[in-house]
Amino acid sequence: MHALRVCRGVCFVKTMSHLSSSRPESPESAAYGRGRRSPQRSLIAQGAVAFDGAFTVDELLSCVRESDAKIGSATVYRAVSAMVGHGFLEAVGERDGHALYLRCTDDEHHHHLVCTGCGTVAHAPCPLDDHAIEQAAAQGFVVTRHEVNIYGLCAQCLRHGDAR
Amino acid sequence: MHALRVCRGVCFVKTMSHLSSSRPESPESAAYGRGRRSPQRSLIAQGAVAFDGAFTVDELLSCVRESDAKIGSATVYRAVSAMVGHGFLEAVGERDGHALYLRCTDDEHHHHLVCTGCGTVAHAPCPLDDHAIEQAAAQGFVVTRHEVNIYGLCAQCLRHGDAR
DNA sequence: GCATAAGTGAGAACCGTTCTCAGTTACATG
DNA sequence: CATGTAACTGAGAACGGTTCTCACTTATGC
Ligand SMILES: [Zn+2]
Ligand SMILES: [Zn+2]
Ligand SMILES: [Zn+2]
Ligand SMILES: [Zn+2]
Repeated sequence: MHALRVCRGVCFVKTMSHLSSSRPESPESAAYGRGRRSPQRSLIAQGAVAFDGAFTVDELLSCVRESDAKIGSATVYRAVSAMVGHGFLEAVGERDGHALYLRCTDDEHHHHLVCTGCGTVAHAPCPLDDHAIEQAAAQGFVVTRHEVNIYGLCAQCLRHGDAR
Repeated sequence: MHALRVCRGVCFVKTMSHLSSSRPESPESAAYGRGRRSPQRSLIAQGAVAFDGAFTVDELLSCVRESDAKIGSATVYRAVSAMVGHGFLEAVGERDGHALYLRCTDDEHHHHLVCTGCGTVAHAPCPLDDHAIEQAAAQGFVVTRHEVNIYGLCAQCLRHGDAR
């Protein structure tokens, strides 16, 4: 199980060298803002961008441990929290009790459709349009927060029958 | 804190007697289907309908313990799972790490806007219309599951400043 | 340099939820 | 009614993802 995800982890090394050779500037400033830079956080940020879809902290951890076997899980949890705080990562629901995160470079507000087979992600428009907000207001509510998590299977996982 | 929720718990006793006097038939058949009836599950089901909005397992537990002080938390967890399995209850997100449940008698598919101050609930239409499904299909996806949880503040909590 | 505050890693702690297990009980069946 | 059996209960242990603690290290500004 998790074959496809592990495969993406392996690709990570290739993606890393690709990044460091052709794009010397790391994504850390966007990831951590004015926070301090450490080798661990560099690896973690580069690992996050190497995933082309949603990932769990565990998956990111094993990904990063290919480069630094000694890195602690608490460090990854802290880095992920920091990156979510800086808007570099986004939480996109959970899978089997593990929170899912995602690097999405699209600035405008939208939601995500996550493939539960491989983590591939598609964009989905936000359902909370003016009409919905007005409808809530008509019932006396002010909307403060919303979660829209859609799960499905991508074309590839449908073909391979990796349904979960 | 939690004043309003505790208040709803106190009202539960009144609601219980009201139910048992004017409506002798309990909601158990809808709650547990063909499962066995026990005094504990009767209390739990009646407690669930006594809440007029979203509640956590903890809240339901203390509610039920007013009638049966010895009831175990595992019993309530099991009863809630059974009721969700029978469609009697619905999960509507979480608050502070506690899962929220809701008794909603409206049969057609929709979602809920939960007041984070007091648990009061408003209905919200499902955003996953034909267009959204088609849009997903155009990207090769088949949607299998979706969560739409909207949080806000009801008119009463807005007045009292119970924002969280 | 130096001070200081942030980051790290190991492991413990947390905490909502689930599991285990022995005892109890609802209920179908005859 | 008696009886068998499978569901239910309650206490407490276990689970597992995440957070915290603490001693240590290190990036960074002055
Ligand atoms: Zn897929
Ligand atoms: Zn939205
Ligand atoms: Zn309210
Ligand atoms: Zn829906």
